[in-house]
Amino acid sequence: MARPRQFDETQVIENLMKVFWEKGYEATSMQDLVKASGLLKGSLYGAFGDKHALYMAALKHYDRTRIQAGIDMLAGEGSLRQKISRLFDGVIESTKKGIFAGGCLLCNASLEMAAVDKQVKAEVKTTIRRLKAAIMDALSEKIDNEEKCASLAAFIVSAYFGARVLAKGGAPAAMIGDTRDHCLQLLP
Amino acid sequence: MARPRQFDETQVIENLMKVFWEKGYEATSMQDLVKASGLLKGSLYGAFGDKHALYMAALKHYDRTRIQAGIDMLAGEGSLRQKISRLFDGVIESTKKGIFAGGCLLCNASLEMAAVDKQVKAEVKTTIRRLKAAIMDALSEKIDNEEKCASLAAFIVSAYFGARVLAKGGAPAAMIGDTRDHCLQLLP
DNA sequence: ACGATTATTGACCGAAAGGTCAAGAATAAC
DNA sequence: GTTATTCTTGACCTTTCGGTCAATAATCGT
Repeated sequence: MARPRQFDETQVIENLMKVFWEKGYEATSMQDLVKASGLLKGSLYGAFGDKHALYMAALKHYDRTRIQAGIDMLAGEGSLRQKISRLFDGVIESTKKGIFAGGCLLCNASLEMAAVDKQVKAEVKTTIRRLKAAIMDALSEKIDNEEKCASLAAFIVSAYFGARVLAKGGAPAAMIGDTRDHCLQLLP
Repeated sequence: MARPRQFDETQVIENLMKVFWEKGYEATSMQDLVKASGLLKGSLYGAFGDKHALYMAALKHYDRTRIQAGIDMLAGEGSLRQKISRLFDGVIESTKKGIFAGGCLLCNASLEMAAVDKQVKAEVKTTIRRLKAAIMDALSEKIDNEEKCASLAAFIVSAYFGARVLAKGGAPAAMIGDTRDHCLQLLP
């Protein structure tokens, strides 16, 4: 064929994603992405496309890694309460560390981009659906009625996203703990 | 003294706010603000300061108007359930209209700016506190224990913010209805 | 009416934005 | 080794960004 890529695509996307995650789409410049990737502009464009395409790739990578990790956790070991609790404990921990300021890329994308960008909106929608479905699966262990599963799962996603907003807004960790505890109250 | 302003400051801020509300901070250009205000750049800078100062003014205006309207509603007529329900119904309606795509400026600011901008973070924090306090007041009608009031209010704020994220992410209105219904379940 | 003060105006600025491209470098197939 | 193909490189492009400023206009106190 021809000259092969001199970089690991997945690793580059991982690095790019972190920039978008921390700064958002608009606040991220191509310079930031060049720096984070270690590549030059031409290579980035050649390999992935323009800034928007990079963002979409980052969103998809987030789904495949971070969201998937949550889904795996929900399908893994532990009681239902433990699983839901872990969801929120992750938020609390991330605020206490205070180092990485990204929050949740899915929430960020939803608020910054979904309303004005159909592609982002579609991606966000499917990821939310995936997350909700995973919560439903976990709930179905204790709830027979499928409708009840669905509505409770919707509620938990909502409370979880709200916790991410609160966390980034500087609310005290106790507020997120309160949110978690009231969610747990609604579990069977 | 000297030449008076030829515009209504409050009206101008209201118009500026709507732009930030819909597009976010970074995606809004000074040109957008010039157009929305009807003023010229020099006048904007002279009257309010730079772009960041305009954003802060917009956030404060949002607090004084939209958030205050919510607080007034919570302190007004109706049962506790009705009040909390109205909070979410507002979100559902705004998604159904589908015209104004701003969502909630407070949430937007929290996710886009609070993590990287101390002034925004401080403003967001106090507004969240105000909203939470108003919910606590409404709850205190039915709950004696102050701690329980506080933690339940924190939870409701969280679920409410989550609903705003879902709404902007294109989730079906039913998911927000589900969120509301489960919140109401936790009311005494 | 006049001066002091402030508001408005629009041209202007350097920097940075996103994006392109021609030339050179590296590889696989033959 | 040659060639066809692809990747890399960095200079370069236009446009737009946030912001400034000197000149002009309008008002108030006296």
